Amino acid sequence: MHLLEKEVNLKSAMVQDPKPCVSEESTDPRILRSRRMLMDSLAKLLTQKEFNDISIQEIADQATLNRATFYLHYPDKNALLQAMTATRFRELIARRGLSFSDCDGALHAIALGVCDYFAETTGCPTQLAKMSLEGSIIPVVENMFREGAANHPVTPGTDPELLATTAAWAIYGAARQWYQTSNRIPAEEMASKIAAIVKPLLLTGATSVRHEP
Amino acid sequence: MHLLEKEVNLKSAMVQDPKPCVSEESTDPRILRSRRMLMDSLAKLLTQKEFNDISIQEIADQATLNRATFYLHYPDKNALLQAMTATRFRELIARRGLSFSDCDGALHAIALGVCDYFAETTGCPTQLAKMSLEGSIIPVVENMFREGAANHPVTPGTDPELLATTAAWAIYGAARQWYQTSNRIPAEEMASKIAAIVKPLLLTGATSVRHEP
DNA sequence: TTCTTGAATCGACATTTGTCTATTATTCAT
DNA sequence: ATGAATAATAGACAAATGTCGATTCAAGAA
Repeated sequence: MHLLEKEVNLKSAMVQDPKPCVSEESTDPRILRSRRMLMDSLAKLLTQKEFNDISIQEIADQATLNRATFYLHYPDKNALLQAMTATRFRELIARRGLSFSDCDGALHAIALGVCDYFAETTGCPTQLAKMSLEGSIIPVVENMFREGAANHPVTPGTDPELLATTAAWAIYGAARQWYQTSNRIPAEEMASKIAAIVKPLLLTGATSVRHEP
Repeated sequence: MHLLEKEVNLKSAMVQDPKPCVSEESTDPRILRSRRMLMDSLAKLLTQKEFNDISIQEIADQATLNRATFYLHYPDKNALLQAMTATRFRELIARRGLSFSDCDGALHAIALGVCDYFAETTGCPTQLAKMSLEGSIIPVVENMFREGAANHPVTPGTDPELLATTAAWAIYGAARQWYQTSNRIPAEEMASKIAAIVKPLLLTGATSVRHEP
């Protein structure tokens, strides 16, 4: 879009990369502050109206930042939502000191964490649960399983990477489904059900399951 | 938004519900044709440029439809993408006559179907795999498991619904992960790995796994 | 302190979006 | 074949989006 003769010198003449402030990791207090404020802004607005009815101008206003500043950090509204979700979920995990180290009960704890995240997210009706946040949450869960696999003795015949991916998606899907139903059973109880269902996944290697030819 | 005073004109008295053409199921050939053309349009454009660089005007033009007609059928570009994905995936499943009836080998066949869908989607680089299409694909897979559970003898202690959800998400996540890696192993081989990993999930009831207190 | 870097602001812009109000053309049932 | 119902079109609109160049301001290093 906006193709008014770009005449894009495809970065041709060895243009030094302009390198905007978009470096993912940064310690510059200005950047940290701006991003934090944008995320908080969105979180607050989400308690008042639906995601689609929130404009970037509103987010910027609420954050007392210029609208252009928004684009300095996120390409669009959805990217901010993703970032916010990832941050908040990571904070929840950190708050509980979760990892796969303790190994038993860890599965339950992780499942509970995901369930609780959905529940905590409330404040906003249910909208967020339907909103493709896997990209923000699943990688975090996946990582915990990866680390857990590293600590574990040795992985038998199966790919621990694939195991982590599969388990993470399974847990996320189950928790999301749970959160979307009305008359939910308690999170604790759900976490137990999820753990019970997912556990055999992680034992795959041990029992050496095989498949048809 | 667009709150400019409605000032509903005369004829207002007892306005019959406008009831747009948005009824999900429809046999009206005009509706079917419009939707089909919009989906084909998007599919074609996706082979040429990225999703974000495609405007609704372009989609409408390519479909030789008016832009307003687009909004008669889908609230936004993303909804069309979802619909397109769901349709194409369903067609793939139907083409192969997949269901859970044969019960053994079904798991493998389903996993292969999802892998192949991702692969088939190519034409477009890899963009679509990253794009939160779970909403279009997972429910279809979930349904197959649901039906499979119905045919199955009886479900022991575990919730078949939850099992279907979990298995569907696990398969989708694994297939997506596979498709995003470079130097992919063949789809057949991947489907086998997925089936092997997910199978223990479906046997949960039989082996009566239990969890900590 | 001063200097340099680059983040944040401001104003402006071409485009795109989503929504309206007619009006025309198709479909389907009678 | 006729008419009622409704999908598709056309044009117009306010609002929102994404991008720019120029300027101001704050952080970190000398």
